[in-house]
Amino acid sequence: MAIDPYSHTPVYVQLADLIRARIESGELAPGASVGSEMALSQEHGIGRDAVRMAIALLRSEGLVTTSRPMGTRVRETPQRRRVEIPPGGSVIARMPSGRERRSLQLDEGVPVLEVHGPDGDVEVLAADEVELTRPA
Amino acid sequence: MAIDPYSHTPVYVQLADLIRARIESGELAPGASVGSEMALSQEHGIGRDAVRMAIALLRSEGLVTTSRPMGTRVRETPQRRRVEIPPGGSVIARMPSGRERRSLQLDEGVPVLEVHGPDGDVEVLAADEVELTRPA
DNA sequence: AACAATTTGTCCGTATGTATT
DNA sequence: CAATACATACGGACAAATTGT
Repeated sequence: MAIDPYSHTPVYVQLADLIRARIESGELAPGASVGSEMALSQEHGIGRDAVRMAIALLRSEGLVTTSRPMGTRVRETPQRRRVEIPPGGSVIARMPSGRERRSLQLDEGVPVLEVHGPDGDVEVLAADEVELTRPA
Repeated sequence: MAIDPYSHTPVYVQLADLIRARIESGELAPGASVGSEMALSQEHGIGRDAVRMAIALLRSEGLVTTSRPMGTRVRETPQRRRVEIPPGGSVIARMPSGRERRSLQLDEGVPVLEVHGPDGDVEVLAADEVELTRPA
């Protein structure tokens, strides 16, 4: 299970796949460190750039967060609370713009929900905190 | 309207903001090229790293896609079709895993919707193609 | 089919700043 | 205060992929 520099899939995608698998299997639990850039670079025999792009990719998927100087850790995802879609309303999911993300203080890789009420009112919610429901 | 290397906001964020504004204003229409890394680097007098980080950010927001050797272009977002949430069902929005993204042929920065029916059936949809609705 | 041009992917080196331990 | 590790930023260089000719 090593990284193949001759593969057609970019090295940074391979590394991201590798780490993602470790997270999804539970081998890397929430809060666990995925290792420093230097360590990952040396362990896998790849360059800094590739490591940074792999981590950026995982960040953009909301799987990890990185801080200084603790490095990159598996993100702890919040519990989802139930939100009922209003009758006659609609919802779209999308990525927040830069300004939105900063003003809502969202981690990278967290989509938002635009909840439209029947009267034209709009609410923007962090998508990873919400489970949309419709009663039977 | 130039990039200020002395600003507190990072150069790459400034460039991303700049390009994002051009996309949102329609100056850069879907399908249009945002320019090669080299070109952007020279035009704005910044390093290629900064350009790459800016573009990676926009990719993670689902605003652009990049390929070789065509460079980075404004993403064409599909029309949203209406999908009704089943009575007694629920929906969560999240980022797709790498495998999911590839199998669904999703661009970076596109969330998915997990639509759960009342009988435990699950459907995964590209979030940017869908508008969830609940009848009044 | 073969080739050239373009552009990103990836590597390396260096440097400074900043936040946390 | 020192050490650590990342964030940001610049530079150069070659490899690889895909387009178009």
